[in-house]
Amino acid sequence: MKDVRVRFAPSPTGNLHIGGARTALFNWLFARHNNGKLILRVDDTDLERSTGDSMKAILDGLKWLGIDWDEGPVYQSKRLELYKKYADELVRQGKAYYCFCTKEELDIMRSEAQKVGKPPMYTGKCRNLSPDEVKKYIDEGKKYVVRLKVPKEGKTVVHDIIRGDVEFDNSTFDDFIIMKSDNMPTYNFATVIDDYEMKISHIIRGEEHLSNTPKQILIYEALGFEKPEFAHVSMILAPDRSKLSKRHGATSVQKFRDLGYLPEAIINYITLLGWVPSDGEEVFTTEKSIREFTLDRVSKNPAIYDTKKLTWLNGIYIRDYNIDRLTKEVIPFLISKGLISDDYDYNYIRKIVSAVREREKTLSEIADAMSYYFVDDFSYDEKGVKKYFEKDGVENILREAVETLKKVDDFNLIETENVYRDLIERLNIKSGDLFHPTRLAISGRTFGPGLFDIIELLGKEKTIKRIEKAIKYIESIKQR
RNA sequence: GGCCCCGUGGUCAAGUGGUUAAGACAUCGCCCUUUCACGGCGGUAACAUGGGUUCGAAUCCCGUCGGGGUCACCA
Repeated sequence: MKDVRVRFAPSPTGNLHIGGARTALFNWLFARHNNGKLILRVDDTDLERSTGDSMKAILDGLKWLGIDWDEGPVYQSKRLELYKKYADELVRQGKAYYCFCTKEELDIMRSEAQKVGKPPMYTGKCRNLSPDEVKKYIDEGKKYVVRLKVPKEGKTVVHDIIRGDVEFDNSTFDDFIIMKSDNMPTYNFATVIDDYEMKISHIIRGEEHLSNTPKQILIYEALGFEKPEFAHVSMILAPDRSKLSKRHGATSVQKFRDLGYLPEAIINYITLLGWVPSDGEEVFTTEKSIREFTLDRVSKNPAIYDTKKLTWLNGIYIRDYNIDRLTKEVIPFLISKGLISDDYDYNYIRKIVSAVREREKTLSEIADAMSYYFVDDFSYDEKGVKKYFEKDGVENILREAVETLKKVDDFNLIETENVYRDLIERLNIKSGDLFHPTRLAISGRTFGPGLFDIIELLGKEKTIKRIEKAIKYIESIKQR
């Protein structure tokens, strides 16, 4: 294979959604697998909709995911002379022509075509304008676009690595525009010029471009350029099978980041949407996917993304993550939830993260699960109250517990558990009769880390205070 | 509507003419356990449909249906 050069070419008109991210990812995996290069190109020929903010969001998203590129970003808006040069050349060779039709005229043509039940195609009105007429119109200052002369007959076939050969009848295309009246190239034209100039070997992009591809091939042929390989990756659909959009909740990479997902988990998950390693293992590193990634293994079906599976994967990564890295990721969530301020005790937080992470699936959930370590004033879980606090004699058991704990000097996991076990034996009760109410008293919850982990983390003073507070609470509800 | 792509459980997805049609998530049950998770075990659940071809079809062909894309001076 010749030198592999692929590109990711977003148009900066929104944020990086998971479909775009996966396209970028597949390009990246393909480049890395083949020791090739990934070029980042910015398709910003739509002046109206392109924004710098969007560009920044996309770049940030890629970086955060760990998708790096070897060249670029190259901005199409800075290469306008190039497109003009090629367009002029096509006109000179008679393969393209100026069209002076206005938008209004075109609208009329379209609606008339539809009236008689024909596809709304350009009629080719300006295709055979004489040089004199062209000159006259230009001198009059008439605006014009450049259209490609599309052959009326024959077929154009797209050789697609994922889909095989796809044939299109040339008669279904009209003389489409390659240069707009504001001197900007259209997408199809600029794409071909740039992919050629940048020596792109494989064009890997979303399936929504498949119908564009024959048009681009027509341009390649008019220009006499050698064609690259094509691979159209199926789209990622929203849960209702429609195209991804804002109304579907979390669809952008940024949004998942804010929700507390880890980049590794997202990468793993979106890789899985259309590709699996040969051994079928679904949890894998990027090293492995780079090693094994080939386009012919990419699935043809569109995929509906499933947040539940992403969340499950995220949980796996959270459990595996280096504890310091995880702690650093959790801290911003703790701050934004108002649980800690800037002068936090890192080591203490790390211990708590370590204790709670086992049972949480997102960074945000970890932060929520840590709340009672920082807040004394929490309410008790309602069901827990019914089940444990309203039971006869709990307050007495807890009183005994307080007395026992007070005597512990070395207030650690092992010592506290020992005295608790002794107490259970002495009182002749079941361990649950003591453990459950204690947990509820000191955390407000019925679930969480091991009871003695919590006790040790909380420390003697807080543990005892909270149990005493719970005793008062129990007395108050029993009086009623 | 024309053209194009796609169609295996709720979701992702193995499968390339002969399989008891994998696996994962989700879901349900059981086990583990001081709780919740994790983990383990087990269950429910699929080849859109109708015709061919073939000894034999999820796999090949055609029609139908369904979903999606595209037909812009958007990309």
